[in-house]
Amino acid sequence: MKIEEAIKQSKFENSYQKAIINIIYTANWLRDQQQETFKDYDILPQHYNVLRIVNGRYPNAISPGEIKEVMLDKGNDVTRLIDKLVKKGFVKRNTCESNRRKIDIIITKEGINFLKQISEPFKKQIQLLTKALHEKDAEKLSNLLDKFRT
Amino acid sequence: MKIEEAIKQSKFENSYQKAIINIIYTANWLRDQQQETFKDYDILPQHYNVLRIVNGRYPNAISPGEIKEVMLDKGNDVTRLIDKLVKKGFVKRNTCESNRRKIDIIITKEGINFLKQISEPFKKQIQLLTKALHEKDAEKLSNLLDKFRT
DNA sequence: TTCATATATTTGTTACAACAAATATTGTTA
DNA sequence: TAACAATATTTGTTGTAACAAATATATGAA
Repeated sequence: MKIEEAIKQSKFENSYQKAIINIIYTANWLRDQQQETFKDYDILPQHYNVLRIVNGRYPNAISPGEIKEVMLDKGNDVTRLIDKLVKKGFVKRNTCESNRRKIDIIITKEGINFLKQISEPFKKQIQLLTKALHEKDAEKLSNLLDKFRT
Repeated sequence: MKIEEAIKQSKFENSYQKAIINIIYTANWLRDQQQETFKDYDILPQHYNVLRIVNGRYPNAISPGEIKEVMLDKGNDVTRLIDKLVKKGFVKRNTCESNRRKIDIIITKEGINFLKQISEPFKKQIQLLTKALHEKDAEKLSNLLDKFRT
């Protein structure tokens, strides 16, 4: 559906404003879709994002500061996102020996298993996407977004 | 900056996953940029979005339900967004005569003036964009996002 | 050493988001 | 014309986001 239909606005000031609104709208649309999946598992997209980052380091540790650097959604609230993951037993928190200002976050076996479980629905979502969009178009989309953020 | 650099992840499973992550990342990036502007005015992007929708109806009224339909971020919390706009004197709330389940929301003169003030910084942001992206690319970006959401 | 400064994370507070349930009005139909 | 369902908005609750301030550690200079 064209963005004009989606938000029932037939005209935009210019193509740039239209693109801005379209990006915001599409990201919200994506989030709403993904939230359907996440709510079954009692976590939010941000928790999933953090868990994947921590998993990417396995079997090594990563600190909250490093996590923050590569997060999709830069927030200064990594602490409480990790709180929840600790509570659910998906990661462990240890003070880092070499630099005690840092904290070592390591994924647990439960966390790894959980990631395997939850990644299935996402693969299905991507399979749906392949029907709507050619791979080249997906590449082009990424390139335009990269340009956009300059 | 390429998304690979931005989140320090050199490989993605496929172009689709990369595009998904890029959309989310770009929308967050946009929000962070805009929040700079909004915080000076003590409102959030959602409030601005609602105010613009109400303004689009001026001098007629619009109901919360109609606002919700065309919002960029579908939330069922239009009530409290309007609460804030009422508190700031930007809109008025009256019960609709023809259907008393509905509520008439109308923008005030203060609201119209406020919109004029706040729209300046956004125009500047768009001017920056015109340097990074040709108008045709902006169009193409919108088209790909439209396709993406199917 | 001691002090100031920078770094890394946590904590406190306030406002907002998400979800469910409640309230009020209107339309329908037996 | 009750009774029931549908519609439109509000309210309550819980968790999270955003911002500022606090805590703790490390680093470098006098």
